[in-house]
Amino acid sequence: MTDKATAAGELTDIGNKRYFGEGLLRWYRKERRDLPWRRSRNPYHIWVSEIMLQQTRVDTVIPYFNRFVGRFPTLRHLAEAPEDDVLKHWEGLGYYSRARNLQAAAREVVEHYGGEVPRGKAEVSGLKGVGPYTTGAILSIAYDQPEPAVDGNVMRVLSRYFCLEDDIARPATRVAMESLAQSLIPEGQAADFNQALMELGAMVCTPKSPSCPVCPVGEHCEGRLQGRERELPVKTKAKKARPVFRLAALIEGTGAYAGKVLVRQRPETGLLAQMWELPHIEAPDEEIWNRLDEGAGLLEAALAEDGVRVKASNEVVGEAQHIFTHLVWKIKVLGAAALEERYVADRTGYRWIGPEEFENYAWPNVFRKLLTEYFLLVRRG
DNA sequence: AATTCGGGGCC
DNA sequence: GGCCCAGAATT
Repeated sequence: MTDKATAAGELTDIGNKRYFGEGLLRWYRKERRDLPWRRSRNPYHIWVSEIMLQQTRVDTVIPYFNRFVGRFPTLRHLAEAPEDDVLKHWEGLGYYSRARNLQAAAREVVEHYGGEVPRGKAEVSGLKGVGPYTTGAILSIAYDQPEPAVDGNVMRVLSRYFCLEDDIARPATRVAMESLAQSLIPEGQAADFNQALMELGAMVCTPKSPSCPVCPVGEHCEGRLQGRERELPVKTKAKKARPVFRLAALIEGTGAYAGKVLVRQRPETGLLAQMWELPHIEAPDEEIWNRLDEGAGLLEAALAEDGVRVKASNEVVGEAQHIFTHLVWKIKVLGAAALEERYVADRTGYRWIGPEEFENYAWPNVFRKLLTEYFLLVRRG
């Protein structure tokens, strides 16, 4: 190995590769965390865990995983469950298309593979929500096939160990890393090796301050030897989230609907797909968002388009902010009254709900918070 | 190759 | 505030 950074595709140092795999495996077998999805080789459990773990930390996933496999113990249970039930078990976990795709894929497996997670690479990678990483993870962890499973942890570890300066934000880099990672898998030990690589990234070779002194492969880590572990991996920065200004309506029921609020379900696809929310609009810009009389008028007009006739006030009864990866919702909630209360779910996706129905629906955090506050307030009078 | 998809934990 | 996380789908 030269003292120059190497490109991921050009590594031929076989001796160093063997040292890496064996050292890592020894360490992993001693230090591996006891995680719920590591207690069996149930391919369905492995699969569910891998979907949940996409862009999501282990500590966050654990309670969701336990609840999910408790409620949907087998792939068939998941396939046959109501979609809203699946989404409810995903509430708060984020990236909700994962839940939708997971169930769709479970149904595919029942339909085409007799209810058993297939063993073929083409079959697995063809399932909805299963990309290159998850394909490798399922095949290696559940079936011990020598497929790479390259995630953010793995790219960080390999970038440092081999001192690679490839930008890990580029798809081409991931492809190169997959070849490298596959060449590192010790014969017959794909399951443990792939998990070891990720475990090292999560526990030792962490993003900010890696624990090189206790690293099982630190002696031959090129990045560390060159004192460059903190500069690696190279990654182009993400763009900043753009603000979006929104006006929501808190429409309180009266008479037979007293104590209830009018809510609606979001579309099947896209942002927060199929989740429930307060009816709201995007303000044309920040100025209009601040002019509440004008905002109330726009809100009324938009709801009227859905056949929902309300009178919106210019009184802000709640305010919230919701941060996504690529945008920030700034929400003002205006008080509103229904002019006609016979809105039904079947026709427009709108529905009156009270505190007793609240928990039967799946909410994005921001609306869960707003509605919880409201129902508490009402209960106190 | 870029953008769209959540939410939380850490600095 | 920014950064990262056991990424995938869409354009």
